[in-house]
Amino acid sequence: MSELKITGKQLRALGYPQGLVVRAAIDVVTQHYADATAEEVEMILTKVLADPAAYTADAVWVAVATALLPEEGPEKIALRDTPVDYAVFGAGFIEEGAIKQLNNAVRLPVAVAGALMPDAHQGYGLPIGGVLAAENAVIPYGVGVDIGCRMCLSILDLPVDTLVTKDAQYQKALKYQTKFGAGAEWKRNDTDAVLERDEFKEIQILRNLQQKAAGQLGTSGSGNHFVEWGIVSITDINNEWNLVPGDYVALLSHSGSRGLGAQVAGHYTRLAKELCVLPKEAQHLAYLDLSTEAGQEYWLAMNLAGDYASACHHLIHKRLIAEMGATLLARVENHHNFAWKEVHHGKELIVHRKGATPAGKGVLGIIPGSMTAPGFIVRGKGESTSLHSASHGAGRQMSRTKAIASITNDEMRKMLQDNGVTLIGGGLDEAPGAYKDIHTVMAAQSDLVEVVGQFQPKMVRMADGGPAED
DNA sequence: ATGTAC
Repeated sequence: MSELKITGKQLRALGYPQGLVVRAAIDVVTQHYADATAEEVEMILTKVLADPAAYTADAVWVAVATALLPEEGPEKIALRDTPVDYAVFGAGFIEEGAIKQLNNAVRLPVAVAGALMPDAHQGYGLPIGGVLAAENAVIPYGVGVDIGCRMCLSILDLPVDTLVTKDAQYQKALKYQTKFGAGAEWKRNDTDAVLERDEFKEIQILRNLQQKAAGQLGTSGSGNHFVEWGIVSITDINNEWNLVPGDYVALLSHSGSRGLGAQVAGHYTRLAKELCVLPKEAQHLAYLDLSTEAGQEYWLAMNLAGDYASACHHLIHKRLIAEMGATLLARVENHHNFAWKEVHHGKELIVHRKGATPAGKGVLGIIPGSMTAPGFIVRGKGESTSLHSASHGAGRQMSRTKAIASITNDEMRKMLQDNGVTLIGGGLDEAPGAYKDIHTVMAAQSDLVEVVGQFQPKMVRMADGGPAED
């Protein structure tokens, strides 16, 4: 990307106040003044600051001008006194903070319905494990930072005993056909139709991101993302693929839209906060009206990031499956950080699932456990009180910092050994003990999903917490 | 979650 034309310090030297306007101005300059000289940039910034009212109808400068005119800017939007009632699954073990966050969310004027999943924990804006249906509005932080973060499972024709007899080959595939770490990019030239999409040309924020997206195609990132080999046990004789119930080698991946989605999320969250001023306790739930240009843009960019996340998984699976010389028997895939247009209560609504698995009737999904606990292939029951949703995993019971402070390396090693799991990379913050018991979580959502099969991890690859690996 | 952009 082009170098930064303007810094916060320079903006303050020009007389810009502190706050959201600084970031908005940096965004505009980066996106629209890439070829301008420093003098030209300084001149336009000075003009906008001197007379922001003259720029509130300017497509490029509207966010900056609006932020400079607090009195003329959008009025503070009040939360409703009467919240929408919502269902909580697993109420006995969900932390207070998550419930408080959803209590705020269902008081938004655009809120129509909500639900809290049994893996819920406190997040930013909407809790992780939170579901919120809104009318004609989308909340960038209701989707989350990692837009389109998803699970993808491939069931293969390889004999299960090869996980032992060809252990080295499986491990080698994980090491050389995946790429982990913040900012990690491949030096190879894989491509995908998603990189040719018109949105990369038509939406300003995306223009500078196409190249980054191309480099990061087929990478996994960091945090709780993983790629793992394991054994799928199909238990449902009426499974969708006519697979004989029993054990199969399978590949499971968890990752999202990388830098592309992160930049989109950051940009539209800032824009939403400027256009939709809410009381402090709900400020991160700022929403974009889907009838506006900003709302439409976010919707398109979010969908592009979702398709990109899917393409990343497909490339990872294609490479690993080819390396093992396997044939694909079945695949399950689902987003769990996203917003969908769905009809509930006879009305088209925007359903935000931030760490929640779509579970409409007959809809398949994957709910992972931990690196040692099983994950589940599930089929939605279409329960209306959960807004056709289920948990997206076991959910954390310890923050990253708490896990690092209270779990020892020896404990984690023993846990992996006892469960016959090989870990490549990874850290204490992702230790199995940092997560809730998946069986408790599954029991709390038996009305939401039925189990088609389960997945037991055997070889797990994660980021090791350090810089990007080669 | 993200190459950490005041």
